[in-house]
Amino acid sequence: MQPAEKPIRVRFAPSPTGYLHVGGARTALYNWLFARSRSGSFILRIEDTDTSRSTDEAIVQIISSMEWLGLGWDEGPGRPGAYGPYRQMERAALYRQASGQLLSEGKAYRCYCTEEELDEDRKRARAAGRPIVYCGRCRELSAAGEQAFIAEGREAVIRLRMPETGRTVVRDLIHGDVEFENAQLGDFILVRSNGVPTYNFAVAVDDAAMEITHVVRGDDHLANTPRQLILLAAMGKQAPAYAHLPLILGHDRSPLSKRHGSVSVEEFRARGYVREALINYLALLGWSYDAETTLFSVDELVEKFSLERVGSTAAVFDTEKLLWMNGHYIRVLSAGELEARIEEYIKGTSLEGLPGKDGKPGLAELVPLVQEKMKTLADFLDLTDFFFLPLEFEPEIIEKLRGSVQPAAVLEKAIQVLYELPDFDTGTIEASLRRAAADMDIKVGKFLQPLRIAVSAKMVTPGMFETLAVLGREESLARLKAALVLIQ
RNA sequence: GCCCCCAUCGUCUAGUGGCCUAGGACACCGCCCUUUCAAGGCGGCGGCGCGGAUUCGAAUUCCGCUGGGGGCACCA
Repeated sequence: MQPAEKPIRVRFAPSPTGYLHVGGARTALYNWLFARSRSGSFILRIEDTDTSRSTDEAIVQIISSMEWLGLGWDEGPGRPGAYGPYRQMERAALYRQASGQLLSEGKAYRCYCTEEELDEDRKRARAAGRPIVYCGRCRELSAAGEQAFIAEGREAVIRLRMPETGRTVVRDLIHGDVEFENAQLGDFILVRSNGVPTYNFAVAVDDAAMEITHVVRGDDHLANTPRQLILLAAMGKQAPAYAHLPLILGHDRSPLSKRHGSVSVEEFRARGYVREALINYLALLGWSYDAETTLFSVDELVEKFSLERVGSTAAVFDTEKLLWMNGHYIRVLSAGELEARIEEYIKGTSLEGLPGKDGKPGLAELVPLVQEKMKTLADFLDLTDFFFLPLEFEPEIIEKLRGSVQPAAVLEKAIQVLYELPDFDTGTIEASLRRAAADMDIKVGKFLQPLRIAVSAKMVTPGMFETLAVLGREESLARLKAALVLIQ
């Protein structure tokens, strides 16, 4: 038997420069799923070494989106662990110690090149068709030379001394072995002149220090990986396993961005998407279980997810499919749960606080009428606002009303019939209205349409019989009479 | 410019040399159901980027091309 394997530790490491993007959410989800399915730990690490773009608001946003999605972390902000702190800017001592060691061992060196010099180098390299990497001018600086630069007032960055020959292979769980020419990599910067570590350095130090076993991240980092591998080796650390996920694209196959519409988790939430749909959809964007299954609960995902079945092709984000899936999850929510989601959702909208107030119908009455028609929580507003808000008849809708089959006669008939009903429940209403339509020799659909418009000022509503019942006799009759006046 | 990744219906994908007459899902179209709209049921349309090679046999392997994407920052 093999010795017991080290417990799995994965991390999601966003840089707090904006909202949580669906691409980031998918990366977080895959990490989370992997950790959960292998009883490992999921760590949230904030990579805020870009001090000019990182903000606290972004951290709050990212955390809120992750919590909403249900992607809880075992260690990270608000959940202290043995490997903290979990914000890179709070780990400065660690990086300083690591760079100091590299420097003293001669594995890294100070570079005093100016931006102009570097720009010049790059231009020349490009013109000559050579790879654009640091030329190594400061590699073997003498102590005297260094003093001269310092006297000039130049500030130094710290660069890693990279091998000039050989190849480095990244053993990627998704892409297989990917080889890189070391000479193409260049002596990259570990520490900026202001003392703040760069991404590649901080990542390598932290992945090692936090004992990360698997790095699951976006494809855009694949080309960085050989640098991190060499750096890790220089520090005498063991490298984690890597899995690079293909990117998510927009409809035009360019990387998904704001101009493709909603891209942040927060926006989808605001537009009435439910977490179940977003999770399921994102899980399937790049991963599949078999040839048949499309619907997965979170528990099923945890049970069935594996990195082996993650594909290597970039995927186009399809809002239509997400919308369908959202409708599906809204339909399968229990009525009580959907009420809770709607209650939460309508806060801040025109319907806030209205259901159940002043004799108005409550969510419990309304949900059964609209559940199967809703594709997003936002649809609830369109579907039910006429129960609460004053009717506004657009000129076109009045025309529709006038243009329906014998509108005045139908309205009068309905008023009379509904007025005389012994009970005002759905069944009784349906029976009487169907009889009335038959009496007038009008098809039920045609008969109901003027009532629908009269009562809602809309062409599309929940079922008419249920709607009238929920509205109540008094309100229904008042609206029918008002409509009668309107068309005369 | 140099390095790397990717390539099956419009989209997400199944497929690892014969089970493929290429399967499923969304979208689309038609029919059914029907009280409007949805939902649901049934059916349909639709794809292996191109060219070579290997093989008795290739969506599946190899090479080239083309196309898309990423990296080459004191961004992550």
